[in-house]
Amino acid sequence: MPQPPGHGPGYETKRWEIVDLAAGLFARKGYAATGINEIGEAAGLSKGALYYYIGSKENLLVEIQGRVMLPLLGTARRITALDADPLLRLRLLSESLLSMIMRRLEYIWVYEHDYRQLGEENRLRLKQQRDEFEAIVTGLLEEAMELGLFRPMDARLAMLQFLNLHNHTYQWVRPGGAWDARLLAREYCATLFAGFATGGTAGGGSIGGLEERVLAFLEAHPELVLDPSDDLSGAAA
Amino acid sequence: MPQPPGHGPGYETKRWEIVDLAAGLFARKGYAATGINEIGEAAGLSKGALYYYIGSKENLLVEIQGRVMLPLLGTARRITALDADPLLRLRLLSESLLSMIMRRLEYIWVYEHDYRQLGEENRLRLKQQRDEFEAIVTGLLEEAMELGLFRPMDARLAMLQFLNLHNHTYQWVRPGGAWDARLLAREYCATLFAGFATGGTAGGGSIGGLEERVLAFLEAHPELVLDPSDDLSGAAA
Amino acid sequence: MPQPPGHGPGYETKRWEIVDLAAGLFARKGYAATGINEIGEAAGLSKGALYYYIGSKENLLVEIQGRVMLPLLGTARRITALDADPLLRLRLLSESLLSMIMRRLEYIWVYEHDYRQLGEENRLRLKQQRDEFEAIVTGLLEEAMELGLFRPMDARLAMLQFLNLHNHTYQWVRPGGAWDARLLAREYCATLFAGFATGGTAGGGSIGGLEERVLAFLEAHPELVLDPSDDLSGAAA
Amino acid sequence: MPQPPGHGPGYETKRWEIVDLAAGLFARKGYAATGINEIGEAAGLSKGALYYYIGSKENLLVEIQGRVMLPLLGTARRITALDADPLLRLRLLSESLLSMIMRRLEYIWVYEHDYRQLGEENRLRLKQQRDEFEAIVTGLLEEAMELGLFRPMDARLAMLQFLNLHNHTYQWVRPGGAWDARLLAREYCATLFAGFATGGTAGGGSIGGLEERVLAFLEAHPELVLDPSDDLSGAAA
DNA sequence: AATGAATGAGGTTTCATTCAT
DNA sequence: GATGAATGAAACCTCATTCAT
Repeated sequence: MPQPPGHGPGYETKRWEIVDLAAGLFARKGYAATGINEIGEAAGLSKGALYYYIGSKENLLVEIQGRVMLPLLGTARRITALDADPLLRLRLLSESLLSMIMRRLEYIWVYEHDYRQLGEENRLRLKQQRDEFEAIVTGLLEEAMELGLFRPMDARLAMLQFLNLHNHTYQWVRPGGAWDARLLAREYCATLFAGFATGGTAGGGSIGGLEERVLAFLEAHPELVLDPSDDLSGAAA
Repeated sequence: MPQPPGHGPGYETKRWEIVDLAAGLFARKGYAATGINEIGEAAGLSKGALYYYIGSKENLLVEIQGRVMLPLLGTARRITALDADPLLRLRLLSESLLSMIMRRLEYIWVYEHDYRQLGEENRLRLKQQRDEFEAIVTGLLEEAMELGLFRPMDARLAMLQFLNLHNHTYQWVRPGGAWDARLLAREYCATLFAGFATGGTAGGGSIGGLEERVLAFLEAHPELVLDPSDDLSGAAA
Repeated sequence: MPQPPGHGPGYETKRWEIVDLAAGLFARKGYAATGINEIGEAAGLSKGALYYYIGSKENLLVEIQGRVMLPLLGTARRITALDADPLLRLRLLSESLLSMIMRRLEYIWVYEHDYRQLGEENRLRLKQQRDEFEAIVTGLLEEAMELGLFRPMDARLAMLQFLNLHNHTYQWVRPGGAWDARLLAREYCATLFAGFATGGTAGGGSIGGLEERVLAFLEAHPELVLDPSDDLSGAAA
Repeated sequence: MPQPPGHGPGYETKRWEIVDLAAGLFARKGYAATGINEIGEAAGLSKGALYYYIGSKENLLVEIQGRVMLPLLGTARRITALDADPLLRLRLLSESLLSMIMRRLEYIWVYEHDYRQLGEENRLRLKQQRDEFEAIVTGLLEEAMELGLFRPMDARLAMLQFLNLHNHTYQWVRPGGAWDARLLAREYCATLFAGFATGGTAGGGSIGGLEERVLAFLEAHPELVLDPSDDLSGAAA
């Protein structure tokens, strides 16, 4: 803990405000491109006073990451421990995650974007927490497979699909817009659960034979995907 | 009359190498956190010589963005113009996109991460190209709905799901690992196509009644998602 | 509530010293040829501390221009408003201008030499102030003509003669030398007032017929002024 | 001479063009603020080729100074040697000088502005030439005094008035405007010759008693010229 | 609890010049 | 005669951080 001992009563409040403010600035311009000066100006504090509260620039980043990761992990732990079927729990996790994304969008921007700017120690700790979160999701998906609610599949890949779908949302979502966390959770889970339940690659149904047609098509038109022998210089041409 | 001064034959080659190198550094550390010095050292060039090739740091960013966006857009245009059913074209687009992500992962990192560091003009141009790409995806999804291959749904939300699933992949994928672009495209499309074809929110099937149970559950355990009245200060407690 | 961050009491004093110092360096070497490093060394400040005071190099130039132009314009306004005949006011203006030149010679060097290095905005503002100064001089000269103290003449050309005579003085004057501002003002005004009162081009008196003789002479010896058809290459020969 | 031996026939021509071009650029932006790159671009030459012709940046400056000073001095020598009265010769010198200013305005800008950027050796040589020019003017003025055409006065101060009036003209004159060299020479000489002939400080005539009134006025209103005890900090107030 | 001042390293970019080809 | 490429120093400026008061 960087702060010296013996802070007054307003210390934590002010510190909180500054972190909040920094989250907004970091979200907009990126951590590395935001100066301590800007934060000080936004907070109406001289640099000396600012450092009294924050200790260092990286501390701000650490704090922001924590304010995303800790509640997220806490909720995930609580949800996974519920006595309910895995689909319900995944659906609750989905809403919880999207709710965090929409309610703390600026924190999420920083969390998703700038975690690589953390020092080694902090980065490792964050990584462990992320791993735990991923493990929780994976566990729920495996439960659903074991119950036959989902077809057998690579659980890790399923987890990554789940997280891709949710975690990229911050890039375009507008809190206060037409779509709230509940709606998005409903839609995402509808897609995923149906997708994970039926079909699959071998699948029949309406998309039967799709993969065979893809192969045939690509054999005829290899230029439709990037040529694997492309040395990248083709882009300029 | 002598030809006006310009650049020699090796210029573009060297320039290419430098951009490639910069993409790697930017991907690892972020654009703003990467210094011109590092690029120069990596390229074995003095700062002066480096600027002879790059003009400015932002030029590097622009070039990187272009080397992602332009081939991507070109392929998307060619695919959407194909005489094939929309599912096949979406599947081809998926593989093409994932192929780009895997083959130019460092470029993609920069493309996804640092587009906001572009100057206004360049950022606008890039935005238009991204919009066109999104419009192509949306169009294919709408075709599939009209043919009854997908249930009726918000096409824009469907497009965003499609792109979330694909575009977040760069965060964890390892080229040369067990999963190649084709496999991922197959899995992603399997999920999406099945999800978009059946069920949906109102849905029956195996997840019938899920939403009702969610509501009941959340009423009993409101702490399972972030409390909407949370002023964020709860996270620290 | 603490006062918002700002500058301490010694700030303006130090800033003043730095500007003064910069004026000396700019005067000696020219604005563009003087580096920020030199100023920092002269001031005994690191570059960071220097910028704490100056903001930018151009700010120094702006400040220097202002410290010449503003008092000059203020004095000119006060003088022109006096209830006294125009010759007296011109004579006062002359001494005031020369006094400024001699007492702030280094500022004047920069003012006369480097105003073109100002950014567009600052250059325009300065231009307006210079125009006002010129208008004041022109007005006084016109008053003198209307009173019959000066012969009728092009007032603008008279103003330019007045200013040529004064403003070029900085190039050779040595403060502390034999000539002070009062002496120079007396001499310049004696020359100008007598010159503007009598004679003129058509003139009789001692220089009667001079122009006719000039024409005759130049017809006989056209090489005495630069040949108008000279393509400049003759100088090298 | 910086150029290596054995140049082709076009060498001098091209060199001439480049110097001319550089004079234009230097005049507009100042010597120090103009880059070699700009000159190369303007000339359509690569930097290597440019250096083949110019040797160094300072060489350009030396050349420009020479193209002003040498013809000026040559003409002045020829004029002063004429068998004609000193007023006529001064009048011819005036027109010759103004003709140079108007016909080579860009050279004059550089000549007047940037002579201090010359290296020591070149600056000294130029100084000697300027001194000779001043001596010629001083000599003519002394002749006029001896003949009784001018009142007795400080010849050096008279010379400086003559040169102030002429040499500052480049700051505002527009070649091709309403005033040509002849007109300006006529006006300047009319002013100077009348001013130098009559009156003077002790003078009677129309401005009798002016200096006494000035002294009285300044005693009553000392703020009308810069306060000699002004420590410069008054300007900010 | 907070301030203004200072630091020193580093940021991106431009400079005049050289030289092998 | 002329080129493109390279250099290394220097340009102006901003950085995160510290500290006496």
